[in-house]
Amino acid sequence: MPRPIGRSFFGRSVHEVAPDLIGTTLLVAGVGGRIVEVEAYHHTDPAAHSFHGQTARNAVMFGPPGYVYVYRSYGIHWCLNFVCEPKGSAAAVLIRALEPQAGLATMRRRRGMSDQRLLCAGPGRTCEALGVTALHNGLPLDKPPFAILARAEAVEVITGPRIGLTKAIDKPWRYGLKGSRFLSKPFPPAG
DNA sequence: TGCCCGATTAACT
DNA sequence: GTTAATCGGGCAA
Repeated sequence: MPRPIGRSFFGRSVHEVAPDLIGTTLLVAGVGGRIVEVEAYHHTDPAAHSFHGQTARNAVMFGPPGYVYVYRSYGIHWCLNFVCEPKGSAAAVLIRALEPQAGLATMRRRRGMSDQRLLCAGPGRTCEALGVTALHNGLPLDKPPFAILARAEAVEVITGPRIGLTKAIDKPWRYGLKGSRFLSKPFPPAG
């Protein structure tokens, strides 16, 4: 059986945690799957919510690592982040896509569609499939309803530019599972 | 106080 | 390729 990941896993550089999360399994109340795509954000990064300082919305990002930061995107969707680095770094990893594995029927019902490839192919889609909302903001990752299980085998991680940004678009801080068909978008060819 | 814009998605043309 | 849906933060006035 895979080993549960503890909160201490997240108390490192966000650029170490992000690739290490690829291939781990994320469950919310038993529903979820293998993480295949994430992005890294840090308070020194102009594209990060924490760049302009602490507010009521992003307060969790300024707290200790290993907690969940949920925010509303474009006034419609929810996006799920894991807080990383020692308290005060205001760094986080955005969960962008999963390979659905557990609770498929529940995810299909929540998403209102059946195509397994599209159930969790994007940050908003992942939150809808897992039932993540603002109610989960600030919860610890190592206690129910959340659970993260270590990889069962080695994976090959690829990097590329982040999606949907207008600032710091040159930073290759998007991480993905090589060859996965569950990515929100393909990674650009190397080179 | 008001205006602009965004770590998105789905349904158009 | 384009656009609507729709909310909170940053910034100007």
